[in-house]
Amino acid sequence: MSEIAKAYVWGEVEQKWYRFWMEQGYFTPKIDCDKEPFVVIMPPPNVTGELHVGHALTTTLEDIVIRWHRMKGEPTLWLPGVDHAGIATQVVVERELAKEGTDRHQLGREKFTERIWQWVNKHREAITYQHQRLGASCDWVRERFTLDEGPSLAVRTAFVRLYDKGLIYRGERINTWCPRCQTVLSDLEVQHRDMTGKLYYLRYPFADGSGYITVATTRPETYLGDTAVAVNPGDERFKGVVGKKVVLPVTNREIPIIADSAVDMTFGTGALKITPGHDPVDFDMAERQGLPIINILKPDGTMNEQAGLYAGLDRFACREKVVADFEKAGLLEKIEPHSHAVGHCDRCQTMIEPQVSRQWFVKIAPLAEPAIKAVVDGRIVIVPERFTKVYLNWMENIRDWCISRQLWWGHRIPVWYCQKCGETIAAIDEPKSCTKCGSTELVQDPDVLDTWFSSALWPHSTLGWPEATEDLSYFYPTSVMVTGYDILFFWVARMIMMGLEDIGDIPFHTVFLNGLIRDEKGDKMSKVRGNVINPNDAADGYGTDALRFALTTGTAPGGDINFGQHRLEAGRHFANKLWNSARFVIQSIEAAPDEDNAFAVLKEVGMMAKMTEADPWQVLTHSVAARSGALEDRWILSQLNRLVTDVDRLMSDFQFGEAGRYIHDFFWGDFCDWYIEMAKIRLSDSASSPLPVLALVLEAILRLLHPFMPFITEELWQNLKQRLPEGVLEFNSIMIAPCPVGDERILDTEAEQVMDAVIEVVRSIRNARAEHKVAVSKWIEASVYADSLSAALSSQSKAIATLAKVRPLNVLNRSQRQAEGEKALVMVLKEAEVVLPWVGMVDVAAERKRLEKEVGVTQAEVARLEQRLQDDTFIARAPVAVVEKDRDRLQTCKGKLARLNQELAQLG
RNA sequence: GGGCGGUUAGCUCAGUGGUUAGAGCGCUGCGUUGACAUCGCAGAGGUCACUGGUUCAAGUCCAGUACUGCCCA
Repeated sequence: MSEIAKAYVWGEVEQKWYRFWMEQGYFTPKIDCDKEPFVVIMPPPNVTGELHVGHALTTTLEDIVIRWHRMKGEPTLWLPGVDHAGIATQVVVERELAKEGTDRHQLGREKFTERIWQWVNKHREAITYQHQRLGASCDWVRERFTLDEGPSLAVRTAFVRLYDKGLIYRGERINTWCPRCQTVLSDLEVQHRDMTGKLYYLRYPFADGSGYITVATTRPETYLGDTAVAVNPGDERFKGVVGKKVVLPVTNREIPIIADSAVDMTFGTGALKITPGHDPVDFDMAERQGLPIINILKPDGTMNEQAGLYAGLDRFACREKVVADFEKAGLLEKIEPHSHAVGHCDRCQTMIEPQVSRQWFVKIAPLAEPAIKAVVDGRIVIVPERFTKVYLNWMENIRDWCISRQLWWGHRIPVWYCQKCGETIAAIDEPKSCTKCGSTELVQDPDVLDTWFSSALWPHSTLGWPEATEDLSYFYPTSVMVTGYDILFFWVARMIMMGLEDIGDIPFHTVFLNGLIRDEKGDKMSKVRGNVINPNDAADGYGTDALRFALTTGTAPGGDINFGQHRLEAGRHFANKLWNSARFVIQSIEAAPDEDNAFAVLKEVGMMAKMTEADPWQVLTHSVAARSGALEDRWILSQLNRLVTDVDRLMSDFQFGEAGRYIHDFFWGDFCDWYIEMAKIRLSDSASSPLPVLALVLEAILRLLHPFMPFITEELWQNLKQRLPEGVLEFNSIMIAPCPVGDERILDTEAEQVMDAVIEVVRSIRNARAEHKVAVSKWIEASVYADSLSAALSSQSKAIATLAKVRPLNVLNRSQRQAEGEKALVMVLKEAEVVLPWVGMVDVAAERKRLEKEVGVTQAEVARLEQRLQDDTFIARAPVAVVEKDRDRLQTCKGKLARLNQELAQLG
């Protein structure tokens, strides 16, 4: 057997085990109709580029929940996939083309699409590699791409079904238009940013030459599309002008002044220019008032022929020109600074343009209703709970969903128009002839669907819908959807709606939302800021397990995480600590002779575990208790039992951050700092070997930690397994070993109490040594006096002596205490007094001060407890256990106080 | 304007109504004899934003205030 390296080197280890797991087929579930499966569908990352650290977080959380359930013996499916990401991918490839001095129009639709496929194939590979590096235990056999035949069929089927039900319609509406992407966007794809702009006050002359009316606008160039000026009917200032006409300068078009109660009298002058073609509020008003609509823009954001003299100008250049012309004509009253929210394209950050066009929409209210109900009645649970309100708030105010996009990359809308009779035909498969007139002159709608339309079907389309597949019937509804809260509306809400619509059942039982990854200062990560962390680099520099640990441990569900070097370092340190503790255990096993009693114990435990299908450490717990084993054995097994119970509860509640922290604290604080240190004493002296406990507690820790840190735990577990007698660890891999289960009945509170006292004694001595600058190498004399615990403490004198570096050490009953010379340092603890006879070193005044301070603290404590315990309502209403606890504490404190006073008196 | 959060150690954050509120990092002192200096031991550091309420008991529940972040319009 090979030597264990002195420090954890992750590179090879990670590759080796991932390959092993793949070869063994552990990622692919076995369908077992007697068992309830556990299913997670991966949110498909965009093919636009590499995974960022936010993906790494979601992936890690999914892998944690998946590995945990797999270890619980459930048929576990994690289905991976990738999203074609219509607009985002098109933008990225267009940027590439721009660098080459060309664009998609020069290339043509077919060549451009080919070009995107090249990009896709390259990046899918990179994304798969990244997932594998992260340790993702997903079922690659079932991997899906949104443009695959299956999901594409699902898209066409869903579309046609909605169309046939009248839930998809085509309509002329005002939408948000991105002049750079040259497509319409949905409301969700528009980012509103507060900007400081200007408010221009423009004078529109009356047609009858009797003066002018002043309107205020942030967008003067849109006056070219004005079809009215509106005032509030209750506005006294404009009583006489309603019904008059104004003449628009330059174009000389006449438009009416109308009254509409929607006009906000406090904005600007109270008179509003109405541009129905380029403003949603104005559009609504135009519909009410029957005003004409004028479109003044071309798709690329330049002015069209409606702009007359300004035609061909870019919209921003046009604005300057218009303002200059108004000024020249004496029609510009003033300009004020003005702050307002301006919409930008989510993908390319270009300022969007509200514009009227004919698009496809989903009539959403009928779909939203059951989706609201599913969450309200608890069939779907959102974690953390606070997002439930966010979801409902959005769903209850939902607006129709614009699903057509003027892009070349995506699912083509399955609609054909008859060139002869004008019939519109929605069909899953391309129709050969018009269903109405029989003509073969059919032309497919050139547009594609919003990417989120296909994403909305993802939980069922990946499982085979619309076919009635075995996967669909077994794995749907899925268990948990893990994703970032930033796509709650974009994706989660729509999946719920479409799942219910297509399947008639919810897509998942739980939505587990995670937060955003920020940099160490709490700023959003972005390429522009240059503060992004690439998961590959993090895995290279710190190891995947360290990265996963850093991303998940000590974080709260749904909370943003400030992430960076420091967290990664902490993760690496933890991995290394784990490595070295295991190294110690393994070296200890190797150093033991084969005929060692420890091996006999382990063999027996292995056999018992197999017979009873119990965890080895639990079998050991019973046998240690039966043999009234060493204090630290009983203690660590009892603590482990607590840990296992806590971790199970926390994991069930999706509190992975807390669960990780609990394991961390137990491992580092209890196991390494105390158990291993005490075990070392027994290793050198072989009366009763700590090896079985050492090995099996470590083994349990590894299994608890496996969902968080899959690679290092597998490596160490396999190393441990090899060195234990055959049959103790039965499984071929930690990832298919069962996860530990706790049993409250086997807690050992007595061992915990004694061990607490041992720790307190050791700490008090170490503290005194450090305070008084006693060299670490120097042995000092000490006496410990206790009452009920004196026998138990006495049995631990070797441990106390070693850990506190005291010699000789006397552990005696309090009754045996004799008045020593006044030159002793006395520490009064919960259950014991520790006496350090330091002749000539004790500063009596300082000691007095120290003891008095402690008397003060203890007195306050006693007073508080007494007051509480004299309160009848407390006694009556608090749980019995709490009252009991406080009574015990009062007893302890009173005893301690008495002993403190006694010591103080003795000090003279 | 509407909604949802946050305010806890120097920094970044955990914290399940019930002892004296924790971690990581940072800081101070000491320490390399065989698991680990990617470490160990010891220590300093807190009015849990503020005000009021509910409760036997509040960092934790409720209301208001201040500051702050995000989402929607």
